[in-house]
Amino acid sequence: MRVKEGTKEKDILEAAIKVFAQHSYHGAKMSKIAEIANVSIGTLYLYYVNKEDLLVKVFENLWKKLYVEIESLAMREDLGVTEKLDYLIDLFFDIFSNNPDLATVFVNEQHHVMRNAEVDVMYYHDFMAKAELIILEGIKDKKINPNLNVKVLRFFILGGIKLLLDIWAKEPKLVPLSAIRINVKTVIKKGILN
Amino acid sequence: MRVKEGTKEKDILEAAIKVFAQHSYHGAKMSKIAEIANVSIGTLYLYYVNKEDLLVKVFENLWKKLYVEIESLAMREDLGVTEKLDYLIDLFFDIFSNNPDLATVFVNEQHHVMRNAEVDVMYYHDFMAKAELIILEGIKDKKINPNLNVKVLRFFILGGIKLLLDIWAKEPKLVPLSAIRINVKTVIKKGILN
DNA sequence: GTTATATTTGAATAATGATTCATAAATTTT
DNA sequence: AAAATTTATGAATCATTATTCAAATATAAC
Repeated sequence: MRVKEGTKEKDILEAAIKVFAQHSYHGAKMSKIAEIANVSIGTLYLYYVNKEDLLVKVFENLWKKLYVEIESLAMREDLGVTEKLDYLIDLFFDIFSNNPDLATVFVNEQHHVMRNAEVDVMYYHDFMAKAELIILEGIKDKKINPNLNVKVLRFFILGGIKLLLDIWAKEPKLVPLSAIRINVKTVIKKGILN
Repeated sequence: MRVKEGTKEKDILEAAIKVFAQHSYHGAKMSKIAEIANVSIGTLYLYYVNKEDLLVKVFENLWKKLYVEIESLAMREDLGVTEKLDYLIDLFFDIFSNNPDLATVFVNEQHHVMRNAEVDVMYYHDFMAKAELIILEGIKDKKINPNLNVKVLRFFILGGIKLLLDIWAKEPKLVPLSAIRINVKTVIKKGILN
């Protein structure tokens, strides 16, 4: 039996990320994605049911990766809350550090996915729940200011990181990601830790 | 001479904000905006050159208002940096507090405007410049940690506030804006002030 | 109340681009 | 090497909506 050439599915998704990043979801043409992926338009539809599906798959992969990482992080008993927060921030910077296009899509298209897709935002919610747990643990251990609202905190941090990733992805040379990372850690630790 | 009925231009823009918020820019139909504004489709084009123009006008109004406010804030010599930061945060929360739809549009469509519009993002840049000045003033006065990068800081804070506004606008009852505001102030002040 | 002018209407137009599917090409089986 | 099966192609289809503009309506001027 003939076997589909191994890399087409991946090629298409990578092309989609590139085109979504450059033109945003609605400006992205399926013909352009096909061109970048070096396949015909019809082939896109052999691997993905439609344009929306392409975007959804990008987010599914991403949140799943993030969730797997945070899960093993949350479990580690050798780390204190301070270290866990540290690694949590690293998680985001690491996953995007060699893929600015992915960062752009992540920042600018999530609201589209959340609005329209019926599908798996499961990992997203699971990730958020774990993040909350880490913060709650910190409050219980009296390491984090207990007057801070956990939900507010997690969204504030995520929002700050997202916008910084977006700025960085547009012009990676302007401010190096390493500088951003250090500043973020400083503000967060001084801001929320006792 | 017949005079255009006074409120149509405003009615249309308010309807646009509502529809952009609910369906996002690309999902927003001109026919729906016309319906909400109680005018015909043709009338939209008497007051605005096209759909994009509607979105651009929303942002022009908004950033202009914000700029005017921050300008007079920056000038005040009776306030220290701590108070200025305080009022700066209030600025955002006040302007959106009775208009969640505007908050949604602000958060989710800015990247579309920045990407496509040739027009006045002038006030946006001016606003940012003023915000930077306030932070720099704080560093000079030894009130703000001088190791923090000014650009990183301003984007982090803006990003955090934006995501919180978005969450709040989706479900205003979930976390009251007043709680969000207090938490944000706490984190920022403890995080960046000496 | 008739004419002139400004404003409003919404059906018709026109452009765009996602998706389909009949056909072709590649690979495997016999 | 012919048949069978799977994978790939891209021109043609189809649906969607922003935008236009000839006609209608409202107001003002006389």
